[in-house]
Amino acid sequence: MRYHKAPDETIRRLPSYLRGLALLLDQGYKSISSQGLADFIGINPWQIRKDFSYFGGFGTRGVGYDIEKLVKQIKKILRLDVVHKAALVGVGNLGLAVLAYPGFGVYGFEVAAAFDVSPQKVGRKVHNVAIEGVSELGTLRKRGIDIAIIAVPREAAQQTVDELVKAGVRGILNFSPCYITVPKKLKVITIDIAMDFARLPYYMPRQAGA
Amino acid sequence: MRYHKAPDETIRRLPSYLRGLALLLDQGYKSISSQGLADFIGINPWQIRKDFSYFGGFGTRGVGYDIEKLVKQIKKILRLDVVHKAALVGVGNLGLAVLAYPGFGVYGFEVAAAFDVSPQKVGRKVHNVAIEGVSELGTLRKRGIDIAIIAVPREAAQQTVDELVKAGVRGILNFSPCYITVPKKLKVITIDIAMDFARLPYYMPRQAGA
DNA sequence: CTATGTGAATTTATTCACAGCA
DNA sequence: TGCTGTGAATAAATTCACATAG
Repeated sequence: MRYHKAPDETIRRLPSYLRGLALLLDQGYKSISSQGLADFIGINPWQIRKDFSYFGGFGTRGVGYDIEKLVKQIKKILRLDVVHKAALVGVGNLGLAVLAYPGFGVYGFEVAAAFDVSPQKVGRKVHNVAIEGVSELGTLRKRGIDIAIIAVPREAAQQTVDELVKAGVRGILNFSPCYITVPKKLKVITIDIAMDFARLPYYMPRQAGA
Repeated sequence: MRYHKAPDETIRRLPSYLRGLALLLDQGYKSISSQGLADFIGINPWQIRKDFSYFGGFGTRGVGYDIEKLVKQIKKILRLDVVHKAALVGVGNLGLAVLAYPGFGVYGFEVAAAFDVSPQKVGRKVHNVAIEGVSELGTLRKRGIDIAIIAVPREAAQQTVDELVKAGVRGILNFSPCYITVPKKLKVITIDIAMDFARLPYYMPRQAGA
């Protein structure tokens, strides 16, 4: 089911709830109020309650939310209740950072394959993942990999995407700083770290603090 | 001046216009219509015109926009018309990727310093930047560095931020997957790559494409 | 008595439709 | 005639206030 009523902004916030709840669990909390979670992740409590209400509400009035149960519900909404296998394409500096990134586990992702064009890299093993040549991309479908992470130079991005589409991938996380075109029934999320950086000065105060 | 009327969403889009315009310049274009730019970056033309209108409008009716002039105007709005020096804290995998990232130049950023706690790393030079010990963070103010990029483990994030605040930094790009607290007059933008990843499955279609 | 869940009110952002200028 | 710039209309998201359940 695809909870059509929920605003995109709500969907955007759900992963941050998940992250906060995982941290709270680590700290030994079993349950939390919307106020407590709000303080913890820097947001308002009514926003949290409203977000949950789009899916029917997950809490107990007068008490709060059972964290473990809440995590399970949010994961189900985001379809993170099953492990998703992802392939990394492009094992440069950014690709290496992706392979080393410890934060994917919380969301049920597993980077199960890595690809690169460079013959020097192919065959090597990085963070327990063997690097394959891009000619092997066609094997993704039968390996059950339906998500790709693109960390190739901008010039190669669109071509890489085209090959991934042919390989049956349904979702792409694009780190290349460019707009790419895909068939309508495929979701692409582009992250350009420089672009977030670029709006920082606008919001910075004029004079230094303390 | 701080164009108070412009929506935050407009500010969020300006860097992507900048990116697209830089690419168009590379391709030899001198001017562009809102329709042309819209097609190029995957957005609607009226959104672009509306965004520019908050600042008075930058084009010529019946003709379009002079790209070079437009770039200059947007950079001024975002305060990217001066070079900003940034310091990287944490030279792990992600930090290395930041140092190697070629995309900052477009926006007028220069990663002018790098810091790490590891004695093995201090003293080495990576991508023309010498790695210093975190005890040197106090020198940032007099070196004219007012932006910091944090790529340290989550546990160290808040403490790092506190030191950066003392060092006079006014803006922080935080790659650590956690919420951090800062004095109100300091801007923090947090990027958690796993969080963007986490909403991908929600938007993915059920069956594989072609 | 506490903290959730939710309609209603408000604010914010997008889309439209066309007036205005080259 | 062509494309920008913008008020007005629509849509979306946030905030509020309180009824409701435990």
